[in-house]
Amino acid sequence: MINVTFPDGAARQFPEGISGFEIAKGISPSLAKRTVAMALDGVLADLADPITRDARIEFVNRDDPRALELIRHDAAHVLAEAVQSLWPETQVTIGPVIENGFYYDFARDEPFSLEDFPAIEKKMREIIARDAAFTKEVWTREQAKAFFAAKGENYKVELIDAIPVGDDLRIYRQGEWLDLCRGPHMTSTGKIGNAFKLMKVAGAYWRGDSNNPMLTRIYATAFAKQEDLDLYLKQLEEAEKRDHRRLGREMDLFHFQEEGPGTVFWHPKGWTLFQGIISYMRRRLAGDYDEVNAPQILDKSLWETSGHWDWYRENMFAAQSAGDEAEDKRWFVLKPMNCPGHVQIFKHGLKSYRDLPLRMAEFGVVHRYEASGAMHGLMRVRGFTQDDAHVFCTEDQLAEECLKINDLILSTYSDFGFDKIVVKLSTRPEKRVGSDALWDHAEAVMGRVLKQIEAQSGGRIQTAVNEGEGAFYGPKFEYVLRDAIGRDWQCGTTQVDFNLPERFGAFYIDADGQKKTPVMVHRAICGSIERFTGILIEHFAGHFPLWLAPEQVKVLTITQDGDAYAREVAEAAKRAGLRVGVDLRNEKITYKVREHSLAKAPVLLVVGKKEAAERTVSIRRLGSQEQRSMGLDQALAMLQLEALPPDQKRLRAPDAVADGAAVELDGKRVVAGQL
RNA sequence: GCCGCAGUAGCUCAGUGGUAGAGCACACCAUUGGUAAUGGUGAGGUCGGGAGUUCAAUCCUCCCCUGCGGCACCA
Repeated sequence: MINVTFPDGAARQFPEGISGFEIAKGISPSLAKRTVAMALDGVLADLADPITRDARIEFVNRDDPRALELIRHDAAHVLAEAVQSLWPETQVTIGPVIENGFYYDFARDEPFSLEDFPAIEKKMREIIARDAAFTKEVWTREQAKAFFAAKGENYKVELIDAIPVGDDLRIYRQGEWLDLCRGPHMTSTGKIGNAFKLMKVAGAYWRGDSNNPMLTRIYATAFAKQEDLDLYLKQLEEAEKRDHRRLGREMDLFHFQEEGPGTVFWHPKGWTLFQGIISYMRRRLAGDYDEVNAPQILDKSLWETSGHWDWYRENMFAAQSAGDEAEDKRWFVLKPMNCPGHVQIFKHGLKSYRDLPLRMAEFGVVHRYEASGAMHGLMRVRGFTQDDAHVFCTEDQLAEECLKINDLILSTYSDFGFDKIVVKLSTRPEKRVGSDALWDHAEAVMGRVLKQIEAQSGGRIQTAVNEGEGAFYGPKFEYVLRDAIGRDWQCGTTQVDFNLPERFGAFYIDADGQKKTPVMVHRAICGSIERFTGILIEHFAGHFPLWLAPEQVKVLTITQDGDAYAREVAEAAKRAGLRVGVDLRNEKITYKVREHSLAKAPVLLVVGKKEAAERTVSIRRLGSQEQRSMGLDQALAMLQLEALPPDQKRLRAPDAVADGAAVELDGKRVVAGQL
């Protein structure tokens, strides 16, 4: 007999091997009917599984959050059956649950297209309506291999070969169809319900390896209820409205064109935003870092020395004199990184241990030849600006420098409105330079730093370790921030480099008069400013806090009678340091309000006869219908204060805690994600 | 780079084997209005580029470029 404990704390004895289904049925037939799976000591299992030990049991129904994964997983099986029944020559491979849905990879000469979706969905509904039970069988390796080999399912055979010897091979049947699967599953296909949708087709390499054949992947999603599915689809639409490429066009921030694949044409407003970010970073560096600027193109030999020519040649641009008769036909490399240049600056003149730590920053423009399929708006470009810096220090200073960088990164993110941060330590990759002893040492230091980061944050910062994900030249921290709609972006990075100082022969004179190789730390906070701008656009949905908004104030006239006063207001706003535009066009005020609201102007100052007579302005904030009348000087003083970047606000009111996540709207503080 | 899809006016999109259309934006005219679209007129396109099929190609075929969705990559 075994002891089974129920969620209410009651315990009962049952014969060993009794199934969850039998227990549920014993309690009530309706419980058995609505239960799709069980959890034993918190672990999901098939309801039909025999229970062979004392356990805490929970009956999971469709509405249980844990059932969502089962619904999706079961739907993946049904998708595979549907596809194979429509196109029997198709081989099935894998079909995992992913965030927000699931996919299934198929091998077929002709890839699926969106036109196939209605037929597949129809077939899936048929299979679900049949409501065949999911039943589990355990097969031997030979039996399974023979079965799938006979069906021509070569990928499944490969999968079986990859399963560790000794593990059970589980087969799940759903009526006529079956699949190799780890499980668990719900009791029958009918439990999936009809709140599912095929989303898109895509190519994907078998086992994620680009040397392998490409399969055709069908992405889909499923929910317990239709309302949930509808909500999800709605969220996708909302996310699309934030797309920085769309907002970049609508807000006239930047554009791309064919002649410059992966390179940005920044328009005045976009460049103002971009430069606003750089100005902020410059202020944050002042005092601690020296800003430098290294050449854009340097002789190929320097990149051979740095190792880039060997490691990344495929991804670099090179330039040469265009003149056929030029006396110098050397190849110059368009810099893909700033570090070799910075090492040259470090090496210029003897350095003493007293000069360390030496922190060298550059807003350097780098070019990398990204694969054509990799480009994506501002997020992945071929020419971009890094907020890059290199810290030259001693071994002893390494931990402290990492922590100092950490403080700078976290406070910067907070100023930009990001508060959910994950810090990941990436350790030695297979392909690397430097002795194991060096790696041991650096990883130990960084491991300690990581623990301290977590401890310092009081639980706000999550940490993780990515084994084997380090750069070839050293371990690194990666800073991942979460935006207003829950997407994660890796931006900042702190990387220890064992390679470069030695390759270039950089050294300093230590206290004992001996030459020593400095430790070099690469670090970036925003990473690519282009990409960071894109992230900010999407995070704020174009609805920037005042300090970032390219045009902060727009003065609108009601009739031409207000023109003179409007110009006066704009002049005064400009003197107050605000970025201001005037709209004197002969258009109705409703027209102007609509247009500038769509363009996401944060503050509209409407002026007419009344305002001109009283020296006031009528203020309308983006996202609000309300208007507030205020004296001109008072209004400008208020806006001037609000427009102060967070770092300068701190200087003015040292006690005030910066809260970059909040945006002021009509005097109310609003979290960016709720805009 | 790989798989699939797409490219028509500044933007969003319709369309046809007989060299093109709408709305918005733009220009001009009238209108001078109190917080999300005033009316009229006009201008604007070698239909991504090249080659082929055809009497005739924006439309069909092939190649290339660029973009989009994924995959792979991301120093």
